[in-house]
Order: sequence, then structure tokens, then C-alpha cells
Amino acid sequence: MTTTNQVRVRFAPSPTGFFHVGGARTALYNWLLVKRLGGTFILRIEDTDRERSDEAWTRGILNALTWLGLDWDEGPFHQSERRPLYDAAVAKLWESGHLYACDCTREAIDARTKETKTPGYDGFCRERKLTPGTGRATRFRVPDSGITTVHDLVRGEVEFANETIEDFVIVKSNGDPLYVLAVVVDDIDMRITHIIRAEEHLPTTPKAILLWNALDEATLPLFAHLPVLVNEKRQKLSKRRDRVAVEDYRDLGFLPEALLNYLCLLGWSPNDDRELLTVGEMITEFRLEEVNRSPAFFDEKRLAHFNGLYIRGLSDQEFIERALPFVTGDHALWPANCFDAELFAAMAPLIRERIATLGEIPDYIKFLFADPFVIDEAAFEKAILRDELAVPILQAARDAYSIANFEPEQLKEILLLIGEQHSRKLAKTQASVRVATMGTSVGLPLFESLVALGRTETLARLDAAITAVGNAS
RNA sequence: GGCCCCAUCGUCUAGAGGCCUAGGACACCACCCUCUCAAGGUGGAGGCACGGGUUCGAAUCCCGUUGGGGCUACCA
Repeated sequence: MTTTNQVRVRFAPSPTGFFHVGGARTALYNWLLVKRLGGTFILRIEDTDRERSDEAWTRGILNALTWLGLDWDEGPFHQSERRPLYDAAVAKLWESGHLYACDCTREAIDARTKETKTPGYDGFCRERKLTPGTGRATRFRVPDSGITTVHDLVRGEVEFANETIEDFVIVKSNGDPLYVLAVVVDDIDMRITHIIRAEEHLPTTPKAILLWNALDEATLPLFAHLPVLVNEKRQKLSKRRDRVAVEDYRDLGFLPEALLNYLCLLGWSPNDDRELLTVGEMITEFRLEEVNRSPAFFDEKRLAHFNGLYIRGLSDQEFIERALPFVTGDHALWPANCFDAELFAAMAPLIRERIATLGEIPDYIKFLFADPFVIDEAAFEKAILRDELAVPILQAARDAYSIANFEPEQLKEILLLIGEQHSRKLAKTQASVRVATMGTSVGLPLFESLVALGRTETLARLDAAITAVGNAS
């Protein structure tokens, strides 16, 4: 085998919006194949449509791929910079008689198809021998008969009768090449061996094959069309109506490895019941031939579950590092100078067990850092105001805590005893203390939290709660 | 409308003619654990779209129907 037989795949997103999870899965499958077979992963930006493309979106795509760890070997190439290649291919196709110029307007075409009832372009300009030039689009002459077959690694043989394929435009009337042309020219030029992309491209594939063959290339690549990702209404994930941007998930506190794991299982599964796969396992076990053919719903709940598992699998140190952006940056619910890294580190293991996304962290520790300290009204009402034993308990705790060893076990024992004096289980006794000191009825373990808070602040909050009850009555 | 794709619990899936009384996971419910909430553990409910074939035997193969989706641009 020569080097030209090396596996070469490309991921070719168009920079017309946020990079979404469907694209991420396509990129992942491409990447997995390359990693196992030792091939080359090429990144190509499909920006032939100058109107809709934006460099900012390209940066977003690059950032997201990098964050996910899907590194590429060549590129990013921009189709907008490869115009000479497309022009040369068009010249070649003119010479071989595959093309003709067309000056039909959309309206004229629609008017004619309305009468004949056969949709698509009717070949009106085929024999008019118009000279190419501005104002005239260039069309590819599709054979009137015969069948074009797509050999698809995922779907098998898919046949298209040539008579159902219209003479499609490959160069706009303003001279710009169209995607269908650029993609084929680039794939030939880049010696792509596997075209792995979403199913929505399947209908245009016979056109690509026709073009490919017309350009005299005997090296047709292998195709694999992946099922689309859908929303709860079973429609293709859309940048407009669904939350699908990879960077949204990053900002919400999803881990890239969790997202990758989840995405990998959307349309493929290993040969046993495992669901947690390392990237290494994905690489060695993933097979294009095993990819499902039906659309998959992108389920955030399930993603969150995976993310929780990954978070719990982090070491203390890793967890703290990953959490940093969420407790110090824009996500924090407190000014930077109120944050105490050591206190956070002490609480980190307790937080890690309770969250599914890193974005949930601030809520758990705002009682430590937020200024001023705020108590949830409903919780205060229920656990303190409407509990006639709340004040005695708070008072007793305050007195005992002022002289106690300020350690979790001690604090717990004390509260347990106080509760027993009122014939109360610890579960109920701790409720009023929790609300008074942490501001909510649910959260991190109470006694560790009090220690983090410190004796002085704990006593102050207990006093404040007792006073607040007096003021309320 | 035309062309194409798809069809196992609500969701993601296992299932390559007998291993299926259809397995796992998320979500849901119950219980256990427990200072709250989680996490964890145990158990439960829940599915082969329908109709014809083929076969001794079909979730698995074939045909049809129905349903869903994609494409149908001088977008990608």
C-alpha cells in the first residue's frame, strides 16, 4: 500500500452559526476513525456562501473542537480561498461538455414546472448553447437515464434514478462556485477516502458522485451518512429553536469527556453493556459499520447523568481545577474578593457528590461567600417562624456552640442532644439551624458547613435568626 | 407533491431466525441508607407500529400499510 491509500477524512462545517452538538458528533466519528486507522483528519471551513459566512463562527467552531480535544492534522482550509481550484474544475467540465449556461429565473422555472408538474429544473437551456458569463448560471448536465448508486457504510446501497435528478447549478450567475461543486473539488484535491457526514447530505450525494466521475477521478471515496440528531419533537436539531451550541454546554458546566462519551453513544454502542467509555476505548472499539440508521434524540437529562458520573470520578484536585471558572468568574454569585480558595477546597468533595454540572456549584456555597448573606423566605417561614421550638433550639445551639470544640462531630452531637431534650429527631432539629446559617433547607451537610463558616459567623447568624423571629412576631 | 432515509420501553440502545418470559442505561415510582439534599443500593412499572408472507420457528428475512424524518435554493 502506498501513502495515497492512507485514510484521509475531513470535517467540513459551514460557519453560519453556533457549532452544535450534531456537528460535534460528526467530527467525533471522523476523528475516531482516523485515530484507530492512523489517518489524517482535515478541517475544512465551507464558506462558499459569502453572504452567510462569518469569521466569528469559524473561531467558535475551532474553539469548540479544541475544547473537546478533537484535534486536526491539516487545515483549517477555507473554501473561500480556494477559488482557483474550482475555476479550473469548471473549465475542465466545460471542455468535456458536461456543462451549459442557463439564464432562467426562478420565477420562469417555477412557472414551467407548474404546467408540467415535474418538479425541479426542466433542462430548458440545455440545447440553447448560451455562452457563459455574468447573469448566467452554470448547470451540470445530468444523464437522462441510468442509476447512480451511493455505497454507504451505514445505509448500504442507496439508488437514485438519474431522471429524478435535475440539472443542478454548480456556479452562480455572479460567478461564485456552489457548495456541491466546491465540496467535490476539495475532496478530490485533498484525496479524501471517507466522507462521513450527516444524513441530510444523502440526497445531494448522487450529484457529488456524478460530478466526481465527470472530473475523471477513479478514486471515489467511501460514504457514510450518519443519522441526524433530533429534538423532543423528532425534528432535526436546529440552531434556531433548540439549545444545541457546544459552548452552551461548556458554560453550563459539562465536561468535554462526558459530552464526548454521550455523543459517541448517540447512534453507536460497544459490543457489551458498558456505557462509560474512555476516549481510548472509543477509538479502538468504534466501527462505522455499527452505526445506527435511525435518528436519535439529544437528551439533556441523560447527558447530565453522564456528566455527574464523570464529575464524581474526578480527583479532589482535578475537581477543584475544573470548578475554578465557575466559582471565580462570571458564574460566581459573589464578588471575587469574597471568595476563599481554601474554604472551597475543603467543601469540594462534598459538593462533587451532589452535582451533575459544574454550573450548580455556586448555589451550594453561596452561603459562604455571598455578601450579604440571604435567607430564603419560604424556608425561614417554614423551618423557623412556624416552628414553635425553633427559637429554643436556635438559642440552645447558640449557647453550646459558643464554647464547643468547633468540629463536625461535636456540633452534631450537641444538636442531637438538644433535639432529644425536645423529643426530636436530628433530621428535624437541624432544619432550623440549617436555614438560619445556610439560608436554605437543602444543601451541603450542615456540620461541615458550620465549621467552614467559622464559630464567629455561625453564632452571629444564629443570633440574627433569633432576633428576626422576635421582630416578626 | 416528488426523491430518499428510518421504525425495539417516554428516551438512548442490546438484539445478525431458536440463547427473548425481549437485556442494559436515563427519566419515573417504591423501599433501604441517611443531619437536609444528593450520591449509592434494592425492587417496580414500561417496548418489538400494523397487516401479509417466507420458515418447523421471526423483534430479527421479504412485501405492503401506517407513522416519523431529511432533501427538494444561483444555502451548506
